Amino acid sequence: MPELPEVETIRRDLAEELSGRTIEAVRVHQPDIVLPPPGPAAFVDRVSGRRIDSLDRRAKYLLLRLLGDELVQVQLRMTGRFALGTSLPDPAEFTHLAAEFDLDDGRTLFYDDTRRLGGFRLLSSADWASIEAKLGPEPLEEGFTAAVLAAALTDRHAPVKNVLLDQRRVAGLGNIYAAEALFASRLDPRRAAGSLCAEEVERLHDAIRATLLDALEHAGTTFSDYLAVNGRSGRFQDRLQVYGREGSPCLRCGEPIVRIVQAGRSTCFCPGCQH
DNA sequence: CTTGTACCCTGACCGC
DNA sequence: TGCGGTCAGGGTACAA
Repeated sequence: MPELPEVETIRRDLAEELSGRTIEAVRVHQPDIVLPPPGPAAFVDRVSGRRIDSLDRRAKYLLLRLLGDELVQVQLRMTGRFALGTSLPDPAEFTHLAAEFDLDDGRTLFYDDTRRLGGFRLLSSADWASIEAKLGPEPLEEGFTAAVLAAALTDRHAPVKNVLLDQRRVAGLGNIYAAEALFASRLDPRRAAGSLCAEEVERLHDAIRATLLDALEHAGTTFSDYLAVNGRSGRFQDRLQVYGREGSPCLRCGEPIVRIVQAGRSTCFCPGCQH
């Protein structure tokens, strides 16, 4: 379940190792993880021999920028994982190998994806620009002010939790950190997004940033599937305040945490102190 | 335009 | 011990 902190952790793990390296060969074992266009065979053909200029992240996408006007967009979705080395470091953790990228330093970048919901896409800069333009602001960048968040929420009748998950409104939040940020700001996830007053938006803004920064410092959350590069676990799961705590007492007021379903996703919150 | 729902996929888990 | 049903959720497609 990689969200912004998990994808950013992976980007940091890989950036120094991959920048400047040439991809000498590509093997795709699970064709459905390559999203067309161009299709798996053409993907292999067009990525082989290319040099990686740099690694970026936008929302939950990892971007391998290639020399020449193209990039590989990676979506990990639920179970995508990377390993880097001359062989798989922990074969027990990589039992659904989906693709391999041989590098010019003798190492291979392994991609494993149990459920194959994730995948790769080769995009031109122009195609990426049109996708990128539809994404909301990056919550950890300077430009993400309380006013920017207010603009994303205003006039929305949908529950604030749903709006936080909408990547067109705010980029990078997923189910775990949306729930955590709402708990930290003491806001009921069922509230209509547009009903938040300025002070509440400010609280939510501060909570989103603080939660994501804290998670990033702890290399993300390993709840069930996520692992950073080479099987490294995150440590933020020990710091979760509400996510996955249904029935347990609220760490702030002692009321039992409840779980509801919003937009087909579970939301954990405390009815005692989130209003 | 907004909002809600189904779907993709596998493995873990639960009740019987 | 096995077996069917449910759930996990990111992103997208599509319907209302």
